Amino acid sequence: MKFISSENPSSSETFQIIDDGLRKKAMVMIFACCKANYDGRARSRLGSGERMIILKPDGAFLIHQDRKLDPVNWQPPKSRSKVKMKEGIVYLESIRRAPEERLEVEIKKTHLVTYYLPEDSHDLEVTGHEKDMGKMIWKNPEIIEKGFRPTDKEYSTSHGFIDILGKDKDGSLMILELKSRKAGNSAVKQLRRYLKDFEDDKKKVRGILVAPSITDDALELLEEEGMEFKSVEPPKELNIDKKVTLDFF
Amino acid sequence: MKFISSENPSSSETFQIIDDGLRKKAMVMIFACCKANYDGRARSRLGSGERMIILKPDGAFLIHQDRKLDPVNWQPPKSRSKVKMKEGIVYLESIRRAPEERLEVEIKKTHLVTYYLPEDSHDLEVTGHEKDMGKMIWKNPEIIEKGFRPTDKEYSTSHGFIDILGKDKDGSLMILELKSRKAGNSAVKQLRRYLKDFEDDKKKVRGILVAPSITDDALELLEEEGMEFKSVEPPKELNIDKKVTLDFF
DNA sequence: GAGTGCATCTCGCTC
DNA sequence: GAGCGAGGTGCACTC
Repeated sequence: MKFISSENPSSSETFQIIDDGLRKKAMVMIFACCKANYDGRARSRLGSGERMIILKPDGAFLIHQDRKLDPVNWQPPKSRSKVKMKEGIVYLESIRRAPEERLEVEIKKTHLVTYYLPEDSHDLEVTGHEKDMGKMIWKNPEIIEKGFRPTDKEYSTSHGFIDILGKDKDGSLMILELKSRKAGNSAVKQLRRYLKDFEDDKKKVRGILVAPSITDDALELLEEEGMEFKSVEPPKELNIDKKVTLDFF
Repeated sequence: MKFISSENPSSSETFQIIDDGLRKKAMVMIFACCKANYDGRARSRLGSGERMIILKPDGAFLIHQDRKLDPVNWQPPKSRSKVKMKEGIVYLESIRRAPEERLEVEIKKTHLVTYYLPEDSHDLEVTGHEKDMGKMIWKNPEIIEKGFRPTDKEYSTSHGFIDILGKDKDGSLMILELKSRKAGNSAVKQLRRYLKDFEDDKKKVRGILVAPSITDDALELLEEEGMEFKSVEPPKELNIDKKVTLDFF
């Protein structure tokens, strides 16, 4: 059987099904009225209310309210989930080591409890982040400007890693800072810090912020500092070949 | 009726229940074998597999695999969710404006579909952040050292906001940078930047990094630069009074 | 295991 | 609505 589910179960039924699900390393989902306490990196208290609780086979633990994208309380993968029953009340407990964190949930009333053994081998393929931009520019440097020749990726300086380092047609050093989304003041400051490491150079050093767009404030600051902005959209090509290959295996 | 649920529903049943749930602004949950495409700030493709899909009344949309804390695909609150049926296949679609983003899910087989109208008025109370530290230090400056007198919070400089500004017993200016968790190199550099804004001062200016702990690298850099580290745990006092007050209303 | 930096970050706050 | 910074950020990657 692929899954078990029970509507309006008693406490002991709730306990049984959750316990069973945890043992079988299933996805467990509970609609219930509950309270939650968390203590670890921070501390939190959540009063009574109806929520969705999810326990994943990898140890992840999520409590979702009816709003927001993020869970209201959670534990990361590799946490240890347990279900307990004390005096007729079901408790969930999740403990993490390093850092020591503890989440405890008191279930006051279960509306629906279910578990399910999913088969899911596919991972997500994404594109459109900074790394894709870097690869694209490395392969087609003229995207930045004619004559641009990149020389280094992830070039290490005392202020951090420069995304792409290279030279323009006149041989001037170019420092590229890439952002996959609208760049703000912080990106300009970051670029400015990299430039500091080269301010002793006799030759002109150009700082170029590469992003799909830039805030007005940031553009102003950038130009004040004599740096440049180049608008580049991050590439969004999903690797079809890889997909096909994966599908074959 | 508080909730509806159906095991191994047909396509049309699946459609009906989801449609009903969306109309009633319920929490909808589906265990199903599905594929997903996302296009917006980035682009992604997710091949077939069994997942948990959640649609919240505020427009949030989540697809959870059996691993990780984060959803594999999602849409934020205020997105518009729709369910469609084309040639016997159920599709979910979520569209967001500004930025334009679109998530489409093809449901190949539904194992369990359910919706539920939750009552949940309680918000989470958390403590242990930077802000709590700031308040604590403002009230008890001697936590930092005897004779410390804070003068400004969120003091604006050209490099950003200084968490706390004050003077020590000798009248020297003190710049405090707070971190609620282990401080790294970036925190030290941040503090160093603030100090730059005061380097013209005739009097000595002290930079103090306040955090529960600090990385070895960061401590070394900090001391090289003549700055100081003060170990302070963020306070974790939940406001009981507030809780009681809330419970009364 | 710790440290660093990106993210479809999300979320709350300020302007 | 845009911009900015914190977060129990998570997560992958490097060392």
